[in-house]
Amino acid sequence: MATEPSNAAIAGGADSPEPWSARVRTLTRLGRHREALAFLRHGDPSPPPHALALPAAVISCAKLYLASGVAQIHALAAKRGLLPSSDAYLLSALLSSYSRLRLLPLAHQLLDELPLASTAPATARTAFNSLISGCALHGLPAVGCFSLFRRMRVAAGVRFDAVTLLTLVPVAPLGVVPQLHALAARSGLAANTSVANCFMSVYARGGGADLARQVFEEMPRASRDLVSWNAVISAHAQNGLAVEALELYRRMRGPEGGGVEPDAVTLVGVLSSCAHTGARRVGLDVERYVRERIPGFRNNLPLCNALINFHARCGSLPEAHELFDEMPERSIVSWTALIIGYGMHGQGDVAVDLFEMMVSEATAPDNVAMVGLLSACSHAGMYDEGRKYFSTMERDYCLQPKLEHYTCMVDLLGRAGRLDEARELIASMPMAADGAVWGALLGACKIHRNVEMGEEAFKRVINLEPTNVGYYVLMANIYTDAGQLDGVAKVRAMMRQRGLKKEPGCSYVEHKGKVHLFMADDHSHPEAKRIYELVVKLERMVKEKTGGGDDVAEERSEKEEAEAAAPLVGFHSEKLAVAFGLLNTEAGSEIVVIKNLRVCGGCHSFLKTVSALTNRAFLVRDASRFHRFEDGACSCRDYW
DNA sequence: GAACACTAGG
Repeated sequence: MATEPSNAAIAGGADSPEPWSARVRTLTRLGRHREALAFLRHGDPSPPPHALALPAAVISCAKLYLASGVAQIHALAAKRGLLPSSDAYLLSALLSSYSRLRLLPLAHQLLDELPLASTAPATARTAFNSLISGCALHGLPAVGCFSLFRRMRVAAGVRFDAVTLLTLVPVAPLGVVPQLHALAARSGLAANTSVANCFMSVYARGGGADLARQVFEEMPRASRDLVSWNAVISAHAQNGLAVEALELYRRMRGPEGGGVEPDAVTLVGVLSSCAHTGARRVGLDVERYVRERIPGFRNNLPLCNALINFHARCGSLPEAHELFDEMPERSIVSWTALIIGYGMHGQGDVAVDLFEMMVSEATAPDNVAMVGLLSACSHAGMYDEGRKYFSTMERDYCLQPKLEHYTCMVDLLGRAGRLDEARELIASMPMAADGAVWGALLGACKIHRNVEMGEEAFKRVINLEPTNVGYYVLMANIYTDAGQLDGVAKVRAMMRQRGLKKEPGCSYVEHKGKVHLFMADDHSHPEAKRIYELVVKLERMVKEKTGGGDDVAEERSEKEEAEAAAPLVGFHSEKLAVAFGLLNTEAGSEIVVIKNLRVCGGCHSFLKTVSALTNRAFLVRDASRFHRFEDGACSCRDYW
């Protein structure tokens, strides 16, 4: 009968070189705590004093929540004279075990007995670190950790080390992190790679991507490891700085990375950033890397979810769904990513079906899933379903509607033209509406040309977010559509006065591994001349086909009419990007355009007609959703 | 020692 070597070593035999106390330690390390304790009980009780066995046994007792076992060993060790300070391992095992068992008085008693004058500094340091990390790891109040830290430095005069910081910093209240950082810098420990990495991730969690970045940039290149890159990339990805995250990833892969290979954690951050910016090429490269180089990625939930999210948001819904179907195990995040994806493609019915399927598989929706579902209903004009889910979320799923759900509902009602209902919903909110809620109402007023309510929403929203340019632009457009030029001038003056500039629209197309970026009226592309010629030609063809614009006149605002009358102004970026695509790709292939702002009404009807004229399909991702133009129609059915 | 999904709008 074959015996596994490790078992043989543990079981021990006449020929085993491992003393029994070392075997106890091995069993503890393997998590076989009951066996370890059984071994201790039946082992040779004679001296030497079990230097390895007793600390291991303490840990095994703590893992099994056997407080009496810890106490017994404690007593035994005291009798043998191993405590308080002659066995540093035992001391730290007892301290961390007492904190695990929440027997803090016993831990403090042990620490109080420590004769600091005659204890080696390293032992004292380990003792404090054990108790601090025990308190931190087991969710005991951070205050306790900090008073211990203070006692360690001030009362006991013991120097802290990197381990102290690595346990303390993650549980520190955000406000004191900079102070700890300064302390770390003064003691020279801030240069330690793990310590720097730790500060980066803590800053990131508190929204301080800039601080994490600063730590990273100040690290010498040679001391940056994979974790450093992961921490700084994730810091930006988590805080919505997708462009910066991708730039950091580029640096990591270049000479600056010094050959550090990304792992699953890196790629999760990168994929999330690709999903947000629409960086399809980078994301597809990452996907290939994942499939080739990350063995078992299908069992890595965050990684699979990040891939699903990437495909769903970058125009490959079928790929997203396929990955979802192939997952051995799914989480609420997997469902939510797919629901949001279908919502963005205007397929609210599929999003609702997925949601119901998720619920029927006993996955309870959370706030984020509800946001995804409600916004899917909103984009598909599913007024009744949206209302139903919103009104039952508390009863059916124990979820209290939060600001973001009200935002979705105001958007849903407003988009459907029920502005008064939307306004009433805001008035009925149990909390004060924030900028997003009023902004959604403002957006609805733009769609339905309601100057009066728009003015109210605008007043509210700029009170809450005075520097958010988008709202000024929306209000200006409402006035423009209504022909109230004095209103436009007023808003423009406010913007000027506050130093706000409209963010320019830009679109890009990927072609042969290169990104081709276009701004409105932008002539910097090498093929600009041909592109503009094509746009002008297409505009002429569109005008002919649509009978001089008669049948689209209803959809056009006066501003857009003005643009149509003078086609040489207002070359919106999506027109240029589509023209580039038409010039550079063969018939039959889909042209994918990613845009930072919403498609305007003029470009929307232009692209519909051009899709019919050229017999091509265009997939355009704008600020919040996809439009697929084909055969003269758009997948949004002109509801967006 | 680091990870996935979050509304609206320009």
